[in-house]
Amino acid sequence: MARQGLTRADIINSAIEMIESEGLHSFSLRELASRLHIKAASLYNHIRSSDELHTEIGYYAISELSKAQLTAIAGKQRAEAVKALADAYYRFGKERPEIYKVILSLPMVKNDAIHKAGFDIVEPIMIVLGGYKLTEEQKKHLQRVFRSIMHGFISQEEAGCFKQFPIDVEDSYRMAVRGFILLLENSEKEAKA
Amino acid sequence: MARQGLTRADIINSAIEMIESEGLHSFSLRELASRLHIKAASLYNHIRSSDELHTEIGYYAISELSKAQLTAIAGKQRAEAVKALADAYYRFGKERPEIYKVILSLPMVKNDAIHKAGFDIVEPIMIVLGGYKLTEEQKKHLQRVFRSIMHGFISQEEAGCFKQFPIDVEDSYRMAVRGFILLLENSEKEAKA
DNA sequence: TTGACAAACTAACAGTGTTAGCATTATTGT
DNA sequence: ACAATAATGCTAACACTGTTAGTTTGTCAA
Repeated sequence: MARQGLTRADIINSAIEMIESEGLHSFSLRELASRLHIKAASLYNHIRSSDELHTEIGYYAISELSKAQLTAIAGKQRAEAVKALADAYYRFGKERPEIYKVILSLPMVKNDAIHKAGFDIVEPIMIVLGGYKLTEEQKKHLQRVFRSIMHGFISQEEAGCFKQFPIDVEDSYRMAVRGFILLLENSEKEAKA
Repeated sequence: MARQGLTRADIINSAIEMIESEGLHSFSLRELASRLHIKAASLYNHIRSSDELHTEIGYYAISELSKAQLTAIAGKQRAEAVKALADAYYRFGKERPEIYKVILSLPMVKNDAIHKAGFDIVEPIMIVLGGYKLTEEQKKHLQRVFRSIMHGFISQEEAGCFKQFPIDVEDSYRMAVRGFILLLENSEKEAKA
């Protein structure tokens, strides 16, 4: 029964909805198929494998995150912009944890993934760093540092690794961002010297 | 045939070996059982579930990491100690990536896990922070920041997320650590005021 | 209208964790 | 030393997972 006008995009969208509502760990092709009123095997007319679908969802997630960041930093400069960038990142991780997890598990090993998603990941940060007087090399390093801080913080909080002490998590978060801003300013001085 | 003196510890050790050599993703109870010359179902005489085994391995990994850190910081102070701590962390993640992944996937949601592993995770960092003149509250926040930086950096490098630019990864790493040290010194000044 | 392609189907395979029920071995108490 | 008990193994099975092959069916173009 070649019936529904079921497109590849429909399948990806449906998978995203499912992951967001039911959680990434309990996602399966058979349930996805069932939700689309289809048998699991039929999915293979639209996708090559589970991994490919997974990767596609990862691209979606990254572009969503990137968009949120670009919106957040619009019209802002330097420390203001850094904070806005970090906030957008933090909120995304908190509000859409299951989708965020998909980004993490996206294996960037293939050159494919790096080229397709790499730019979106890096772009907003590089724009913000553009407001600081830094060498290109410094910017590339600092972008890695920023992403490490943000990703590390979000995933540890998500995993429950901050529950040893009953102190405010957002306070810790603000301290982390302040640390990065300090590093930025310090790097600027070094660039001059 | 109740034959081998097969203990729970043997099973865990065997699982750890397997994960380190074959990788976490290709680990299965049936292969583990086969390596122990046992059927998969027999494993359930020693462990309650796959999850429980997983958690147990997580505890092992955390204690290993903690030991490495304690050794590394012995006799060192302040910035020296921070660098040694970070280096031990970084090396562990790089040299034993599969075991490190187990830590990440350890869900700390249960109070059980927090109490059993939480102390080991936090202890070495708190010792190092003890060399700085900080309030207890500051230390607790800064410990979170440190772990975020380290974890974020390691897992992004491991996932291949740093391949956009062909610049040295260890240079970025050193910059991240320098950033944390800056934050420490800055926090000290704030504590005085 | 017919031919071709796309999209669905069924059936099956190999793999996963897990449980139930049974057999054997080892340990322990008398 | 012997019987009772607990521990440790087994087989068979269940309910899942992703995935492939081969077949049918609907749709659109020549």
